[in-house]
Amino acid sequence: MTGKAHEHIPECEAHEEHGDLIAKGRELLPDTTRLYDLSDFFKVLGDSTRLGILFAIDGAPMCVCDIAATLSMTKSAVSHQLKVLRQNRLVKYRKFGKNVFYELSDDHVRDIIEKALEHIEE
Amino acid sequence: MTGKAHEHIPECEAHEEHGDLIAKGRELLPDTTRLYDLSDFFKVLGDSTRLGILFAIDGAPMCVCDIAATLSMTKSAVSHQLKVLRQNRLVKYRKFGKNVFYELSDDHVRDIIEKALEHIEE
DNA sequence: ATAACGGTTGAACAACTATTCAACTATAGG
DNA sequence: CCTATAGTTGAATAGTTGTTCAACCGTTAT
Repeated sequence: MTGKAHEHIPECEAHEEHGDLIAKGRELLPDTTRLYDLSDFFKVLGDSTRLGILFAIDGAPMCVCDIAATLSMTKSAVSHQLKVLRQNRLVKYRKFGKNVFYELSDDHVRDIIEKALEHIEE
Repeated sequence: MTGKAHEHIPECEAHEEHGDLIAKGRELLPDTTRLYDLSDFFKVLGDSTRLGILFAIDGAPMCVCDIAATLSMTKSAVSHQLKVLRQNRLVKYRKFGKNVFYELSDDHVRDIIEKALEHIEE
């Protein structure tokens, strides 16, 4: 978390001369599994359709049909993306008769999206 | 930001009966451009190599060669991903002689990644 | 100059991903 | 029972993306 400015010109040649820098960099890396989990999480959010779904159901639970209408997409396309969101625990659902209502499963996600939005708007 | 539980069973048929729900959902949607910007931002973070780079240079600026060594990847592969990070303003760089040193350009991003990590670890 | 190293780049290829289409399940109503 | 609607699913297709490979540029040192 330092991020301090650097002063002088290290050499790169052969890497033996500053293996400690590399060792330090490696320490900062999360273990492989966690790194993949993290990138998978961002991957799920990295699709405008899925984000659209999350925004749409933010106010109140919605059925697939209405989500599709809201986003002007086919039910099938929406259902496929809902599956991804389900598998990654970003939404939960309840059945009422013929309808399936989806809603956000977590406030955490809302926070992250909002922080990212702030970042986008500079 | 409400996310309240819902009580009764609305009908979906023809959508005219609850066009207001759809209208409401549409209001929550950011405009298309912003939605795409947001998903693009998450897309950049949705790759373990790029995340690895960000973690590696979190402590101190690093040259391409050392980032590559840290991640056990080729310079080329790293450079390609650095380009993506550059284009999306997630890193900035300075040249010193033959070396190019990359560092995080923004604390905002650190926060988002950290929040996401918390979320991952439940 | 020329060689060596750090870094970038474009093309090519493989792997992945999102939407469409058609078939299917399940629930509700006549 | 039969039909219509809500939703899911698998296969197919088109588009995107990440790594490799080879060639290239710039700087440093001999």
